[in-house]
Amino acid sequence: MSHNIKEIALLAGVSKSTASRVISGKGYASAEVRERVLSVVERLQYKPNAVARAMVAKRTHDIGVIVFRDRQPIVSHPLYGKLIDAILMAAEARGYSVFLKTDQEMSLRSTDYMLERRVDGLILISRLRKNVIDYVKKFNLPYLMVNGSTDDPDVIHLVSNDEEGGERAAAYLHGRGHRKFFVIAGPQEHRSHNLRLTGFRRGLDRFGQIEAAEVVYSSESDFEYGSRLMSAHWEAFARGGYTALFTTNDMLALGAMKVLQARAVAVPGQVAVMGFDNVAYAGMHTPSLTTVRVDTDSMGRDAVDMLDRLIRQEEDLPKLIEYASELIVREST
Amino acid sequence: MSHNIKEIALLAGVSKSTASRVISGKGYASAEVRERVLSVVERLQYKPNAVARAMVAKRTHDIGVIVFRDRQPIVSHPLYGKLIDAILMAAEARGYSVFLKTDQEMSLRSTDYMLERRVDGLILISRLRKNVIDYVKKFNLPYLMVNGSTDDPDVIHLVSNDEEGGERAAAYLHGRGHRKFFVIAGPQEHRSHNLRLTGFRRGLDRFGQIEAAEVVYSSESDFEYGSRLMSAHWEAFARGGYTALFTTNDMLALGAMKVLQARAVAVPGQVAVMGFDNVAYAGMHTPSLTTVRVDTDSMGRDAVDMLDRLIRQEEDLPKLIEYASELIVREST
DNA sequence: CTGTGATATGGGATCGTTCCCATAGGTGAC
DNA sequence: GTCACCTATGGGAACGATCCCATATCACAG
Repeated sequence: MSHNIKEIALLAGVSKSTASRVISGKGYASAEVRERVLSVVERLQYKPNAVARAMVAKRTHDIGVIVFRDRQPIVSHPLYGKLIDAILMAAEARGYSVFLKTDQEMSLRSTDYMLERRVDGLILISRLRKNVIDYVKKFNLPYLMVNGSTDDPDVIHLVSNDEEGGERAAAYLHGRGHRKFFVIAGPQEHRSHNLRLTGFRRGLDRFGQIEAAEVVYSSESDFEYGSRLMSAHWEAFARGGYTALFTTNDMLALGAMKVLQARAVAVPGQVAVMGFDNVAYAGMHTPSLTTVRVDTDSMGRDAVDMLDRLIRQEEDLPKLIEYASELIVREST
Repeated sequence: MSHNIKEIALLAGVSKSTASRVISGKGYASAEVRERVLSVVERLQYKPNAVARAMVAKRTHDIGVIVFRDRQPIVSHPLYGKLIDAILMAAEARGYSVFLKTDQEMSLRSTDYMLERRVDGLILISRLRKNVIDYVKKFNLPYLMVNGSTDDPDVIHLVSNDEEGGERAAAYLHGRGHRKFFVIAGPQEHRSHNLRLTGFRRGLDRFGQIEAAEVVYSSESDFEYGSRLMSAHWEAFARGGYTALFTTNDMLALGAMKVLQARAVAVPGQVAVMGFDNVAYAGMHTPSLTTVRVDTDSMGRDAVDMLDRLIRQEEDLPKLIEYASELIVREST
């Protein structure tokens, strides 16, 4: 079926040591021998077996990416999809391949899987309980967290500055003259949603407007629930004289807007709407959505970069990288 | 660092053959020995080395997925992202892991990569030239194509019935009373875009309306180009009295709609808009987009299923699987 | 003419598994 | 009592590479 280095060596009339030296490009080999070996390689279309290489090198050049949420389509997730893309491209650039798994935070199945595959390192994405980290720590495996929450000071983690972003959103809307805010907040056990709300409130507080926000909570943070919550609280919303709607992510905003448009509420005419994340679709919607950008490109790139340095045993890596939030003003406000 | 089976065997007081038999679960082992081995496994948190296993089994349980387009974010692609998700979930269910690469159709880099990794099989997605297939054929590696085009009868391929879908779109719009159609068509070297347009025309022809469609062509098929083409042909569009816009995919439709809405053209009031693919955003847009569904879930599932059967050397597999198109009527028409 | 160091090559151990084969005890049939 | 067969275990080759070490030739210095 597939050739091996012994065959190549035989046909080139050299030992497999010599063939190996030519093919891997390290060690001595005379020009004549080199040429002979390479011509056999070319003729037989020999592809060195990466599995065997990984075996002896004790290095797979693979990294594992685990996204902790219920096992679901993950690539299509509007935010994590962007992040995964960034990780994929950065990994490719550094010579790593990626194993992608989704897992529930209580399960350690995918972690075990990554350990068996002997990945060189692990990127853990999204909320996860302490049990996962404790588990990973037991194995001598480089890892870091992206967009998760932990109070463990040992853990390297990369996060967006959600609190600052929430505050910035409040300041912006207040600056546009809004004084009554309706807020749809995603699950509060989720670090991002929690901090965005906290930040938003703190922003209002700064203007003495802490009373001005009415908050409703959603157990999920997708389009569907955005619509559902807006519908459920429609009466209160319509009576309350709110001029601005803030949600803790874009998909909630988009879902809520769908309801507003169905009820003929003009956006931004009657109500300004603002989300968070800057998912791709936010800019395509009509009206396009004002939001706070999460820099998934940098997060993905840096995650791979940091992990690579961790794998190469570099010292003195920062424990925490935080990404500044950036306001993206569009048509919806 | 990480334990191996020899250590386990030593601590359990058995040979590594016996340890192997217990751990892999095949072959004889007395209850007493089994328990002793497993308790050591548990205590040391031993994880069998999948690399070594793959080495001896000559089976990696990996499949390679190559998407042929310019190296770009691929996961975020509205259609391919869905397809990849489906593949990922089906692969997981069948015990395969996935290596994901994007590549240009002329390059064979990622194919070589997959060969070196000794993947068990290959899924090739999107348009690709004959050189890729000829290359893959040379190696004794199971493979199939999804959503690509080929006249090679040997190649197993899974495609959506784009021509039928285009025809169905025409019939539907004609049935709604439309008689003047503006069409934005994506790149015609792309099988899907080409067949959708062909089908649409044939549909109109069936009603003697072949003259009723004005077609403009786009070199790209994303939101950006949808907007760009609509703007560029605005004069012609506004003067032409078109009552329906058909595009060969959803993103083009969404982009074009953005321009229509900016110019205060009521959708569907003045102009009905129809796309193709049924991407996630299509249902979220206001107005939500009427479209033709491409069943990426089934395609992804079947692709992995077929590849698995190919890998297991099953005989008499169908060479072609075609997915019926389904009209999804929403607000935009 | 001996010593040193660079160039060039091959032999064989090694990585961590699986699996074939040898061995051996126990049991039941004839 | 011998044969067959099942259960149970261990020894060692094999998978396909890398790499350490030994060996050999050659050039050049002293």
